[in-house]
Amino acid sequence: MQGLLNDWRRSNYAKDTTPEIAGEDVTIMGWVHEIRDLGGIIFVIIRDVTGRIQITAPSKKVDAEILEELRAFRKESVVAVKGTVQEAGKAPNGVEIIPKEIKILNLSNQPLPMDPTEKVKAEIDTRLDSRFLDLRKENVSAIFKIKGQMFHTIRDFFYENGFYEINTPKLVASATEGGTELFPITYFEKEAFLGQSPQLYKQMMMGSGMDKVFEIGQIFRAEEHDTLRHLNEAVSIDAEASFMDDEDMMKVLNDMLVNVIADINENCANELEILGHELPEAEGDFPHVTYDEAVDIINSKGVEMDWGEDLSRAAEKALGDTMGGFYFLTKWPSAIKPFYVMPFEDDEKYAHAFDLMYNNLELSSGATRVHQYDLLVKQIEERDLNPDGFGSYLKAFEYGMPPHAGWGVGADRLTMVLTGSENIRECVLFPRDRHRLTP
RNA sequence: GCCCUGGUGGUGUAGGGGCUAUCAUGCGGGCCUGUCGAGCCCGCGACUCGGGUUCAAAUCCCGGCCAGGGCGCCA
Repeated sequence: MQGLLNDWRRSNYAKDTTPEIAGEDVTIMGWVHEIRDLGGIIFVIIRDVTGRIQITAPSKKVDAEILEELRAFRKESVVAVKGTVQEAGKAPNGVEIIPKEIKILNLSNQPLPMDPTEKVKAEIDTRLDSRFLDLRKENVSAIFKIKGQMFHTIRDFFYENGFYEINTPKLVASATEGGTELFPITYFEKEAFLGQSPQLYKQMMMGSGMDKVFEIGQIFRAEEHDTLRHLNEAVSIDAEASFMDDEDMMKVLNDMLVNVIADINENCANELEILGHELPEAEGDFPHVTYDEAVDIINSKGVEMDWGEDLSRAAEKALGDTMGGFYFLTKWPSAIKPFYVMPFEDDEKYAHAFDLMYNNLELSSGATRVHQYDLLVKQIEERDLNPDGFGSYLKAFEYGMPPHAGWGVGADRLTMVLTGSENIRECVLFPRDRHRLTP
């Protein structure tokens, strides 16, 4: 059978094959990026996860059999090459490999559905249809290497600060929370829905005594939105902590993002360079602006907005132009916030709620939560929801629920900021939007 | 869901009632010993779908589907 590894194993990645090891024999494995057959000499560029390396086969130095095998290569096939490293000033990273033995591990079909070398650009729709090929481009995989570092730092940060990682159900019974549309599914003989948020579950966890929890997981929203910053399946980074309020949790979020920015600068310099992206400044405390101040700013920019309204797209842009960078938008009107958000004690038309913005993009929403059963029921009723639909949630508030606060961050939107992407689809491997359900 | 724009080889495009439908890249074949956007020669490959107008539709009209941009929706 062709294409098996047998006793072949990769000895070096492309980036580890440097002039310092000239003279050594190595085994390279990867994809055929380019083939340049000049007749008497053949150049093949092999690409792996770390970069590219050149195979050089001069007809005077290598067997005719090797030349034949190289000519059988097709672009994007998976191959393994054993050969000797040779210093070569003219080659891509200062070295080339003179091949001694070759294996084709899997031949690629032709023509390719898109061009991974990007000589001819492809549209995002074409790219997503062949996402595995698209990801072979270093400026695409760089986004996901940065996103991975982001999750790594966030997990480290939570663990170091005493948060327990939890998993809550994504199959839920209730469609009574109001707000966003849910995806209905069939759950045996019952109707069920895909979870829009872990909100109610992480609050119930506050009644468990575990104090501080976080979850990184998928959320589903059945809205027919069609924008560069909405998807129907997204990843949410959710945190909830007992004996803390909105101010405390803004501090947690602020510190977390400072860590994320620092770690990506430190560990993803190469990816940032590939993307030509500079991370935003993030040190110390982000500015805070109240909702009342924001309304004034927005109106002063000539964008009409009444007190009590949510921000329109134009309002977000006007505010983003003035504020710039990361900033917290605080002290929202209670009426446009969900039932579980704590009103101010002295003026209940305001809520202990905040959004974290980056320019005109909303990254996070958070709040001090209502922990008193009676107030919670009252707020549910005020929003024309039925408390009966919240039975198992409300039960947790009857037997010792501590004061608590929390937030949720859109992980894919945060990735847009960290990678300089204009389209959220760029930041999700296999995005789910209004029209796309495959791959 | 609304508004605007568009849909032409595998990919990215030009054209815009009648000529063999343009170009690049790609793919196949040939030449070529230092390529690195290799070069040169030959060849292959396309008008989103349905209906209408017309002697004639890729082109004009209507509708569907899909895409791009903007907005709305998004506790």
